[in-house]
Amino acid sequence: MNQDIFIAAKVSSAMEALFGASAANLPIQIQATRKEFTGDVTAVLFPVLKISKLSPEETGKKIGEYLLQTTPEIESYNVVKGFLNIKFSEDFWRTIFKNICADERFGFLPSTGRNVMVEFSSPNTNKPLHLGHIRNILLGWSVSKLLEANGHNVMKVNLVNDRGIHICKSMMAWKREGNGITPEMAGKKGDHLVGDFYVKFNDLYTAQVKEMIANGLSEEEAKREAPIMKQTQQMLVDWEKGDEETVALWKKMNSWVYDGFDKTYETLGVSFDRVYYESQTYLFGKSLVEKGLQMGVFERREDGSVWCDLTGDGLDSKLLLRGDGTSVYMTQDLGTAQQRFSEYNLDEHVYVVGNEQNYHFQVLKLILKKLGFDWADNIYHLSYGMVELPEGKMKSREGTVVDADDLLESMYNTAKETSMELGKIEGMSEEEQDELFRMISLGALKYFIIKVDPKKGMLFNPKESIDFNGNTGPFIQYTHARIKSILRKAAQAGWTAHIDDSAPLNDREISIIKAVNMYPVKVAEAGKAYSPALIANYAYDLAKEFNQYYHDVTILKEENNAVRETRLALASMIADTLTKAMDILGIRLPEKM
RNA sequence: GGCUCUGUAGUUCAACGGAUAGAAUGGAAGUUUCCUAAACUUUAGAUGGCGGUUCGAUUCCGCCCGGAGCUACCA
Repeated sequence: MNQDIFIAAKVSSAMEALFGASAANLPIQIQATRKEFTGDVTAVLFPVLKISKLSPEETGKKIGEYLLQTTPEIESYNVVKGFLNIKFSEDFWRTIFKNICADERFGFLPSTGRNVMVEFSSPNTNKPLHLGHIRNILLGWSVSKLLEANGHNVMKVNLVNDRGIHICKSMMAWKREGNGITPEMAGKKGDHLVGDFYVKFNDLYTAQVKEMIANGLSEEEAKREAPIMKQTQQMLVDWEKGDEETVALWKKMNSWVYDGFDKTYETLGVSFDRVYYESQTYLFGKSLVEKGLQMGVFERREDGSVWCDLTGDGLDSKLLLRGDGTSVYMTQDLGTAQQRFSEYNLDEHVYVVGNEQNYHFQVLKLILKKLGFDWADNIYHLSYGMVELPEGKMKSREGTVVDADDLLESMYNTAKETSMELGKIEGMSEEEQDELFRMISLGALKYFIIKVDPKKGMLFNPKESIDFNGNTGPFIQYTHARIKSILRKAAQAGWTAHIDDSAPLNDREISIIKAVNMYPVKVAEAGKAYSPALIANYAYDLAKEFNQYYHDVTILKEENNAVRETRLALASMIADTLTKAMDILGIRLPEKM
């Protein structure tokens, strides 16, 4: 039983009994009581003054008195300004405490039966992943976990952009300058090798353009007519025709990239239920163009191109089929959406894509609606802000990107150095140490990224390495490790975690029970907002609360058996809740650190 | 120009329209005979500007100022 919901119902019936209000739609507002006042929950009285027709003080007193008389769980109340603060009895909290500990599935909401697909990562195959991709991947993963905790059936998918001019550029450069080199020969991850050739292509191209300009062409002409660009465009045409040699090279270089991506995904601890490839879906949606034309929502122009007029919706016209009959990205996305909704009987489809594509998704939904697909309303674009460096946006071409693998490695090294400095690894085997460094470095990175509201842009300063102290992942991991340490020692002494009715609960303990009891509400809230950041902030607050408690009281040295075992139960409950919350963020918590 | 997002301590982040705007970090000062000091305690420090709606606005609305992105027969 959640305290807010409980008291909302009580206040509601008090309103009914005292003021003859009808129970439905009463404007009852409940919030946690602020620390500086006495009480557990607070009813905001302003909204109900119209019904009570009394002053805030009078209204509060009447409701408070009524509740005190009729609700045994309530111990006292006070009214400050327009706020009715209510304090529950110790027994009320003890019962909640017991219920939480007895509930294995605490924090997992009941199944909704809804099928939700979450698409994230969706990389191009011409270069390695960078920090921007990491934000996408971590968000996608944690939102998936969050939606699962909200009771949905979640399917995680990745749509790999494996075809197009970008990969042809890498292929062209490799053909010209690669001398048959492979990732094994180069001793580097395949995605990095392919990325090197993408950069190489740009060097070659730029040099050609420069030369042509020197020979008297305009910049525009030079860019268009550069031989290497022409050859690369021809390569794409060859690929589409299925030219054997081109396809073989394409397959080879893509497979290198996939090997590289897989390693990064594995390090990050993410996986997908299904991977789609654009080479297999890029022709989707053409049939929808026919449908749109028949319905009269699309129009064919003289040159044969097909458009959807969105000017009536405040947007421009959108091209769906080129004059030569080939389709564009939007066409494919329309087809893919339709295909997925029908194949998996989806109730919802979440796309984790950067906010630079807000317009695209606006158009996508609009066109689907025009085509008569009501499920278009069940598409949710989880639009997140860009990761910026102090100098501004990351740009692959200018080399101002923070490479994902480099970052993970440097985080690992920092975790290692810090752990050794603090003397935390005594008695640990090599494997245990490696496991711990991975856990901590990933915990720091993931928390750093996920704690920020997804829709906001965020700043990453490579010069100031990601913190391990304060409001960080390792802080929460450390809190967990401390609790586990206590529990281990208790177990050695033969003590169990057990809530004893004779053990009094102090304010801090009640405050912790209160916080833990809010966890399911937070999960629901965060799910509704598609915001794992809310879970991150919650977990931090809870960990902080425990650290303060830990500082104030002793657990193992407590002589009263009932009190000690109750405190052990409290600590254990916090560890469990932190574990669940951090699992949503994809962060694992160590037993020791 | 149009559309979307955004502006909070020196810095990085919080705050269903609610009480005296919270943390962290950095600055200053402390805590270890005691369950892990990656912790804890004290301290100074912020809502870009002007209006509006409201009992109450960081939050909603309008205008101004400042950022970011989109507005391709690219993906």
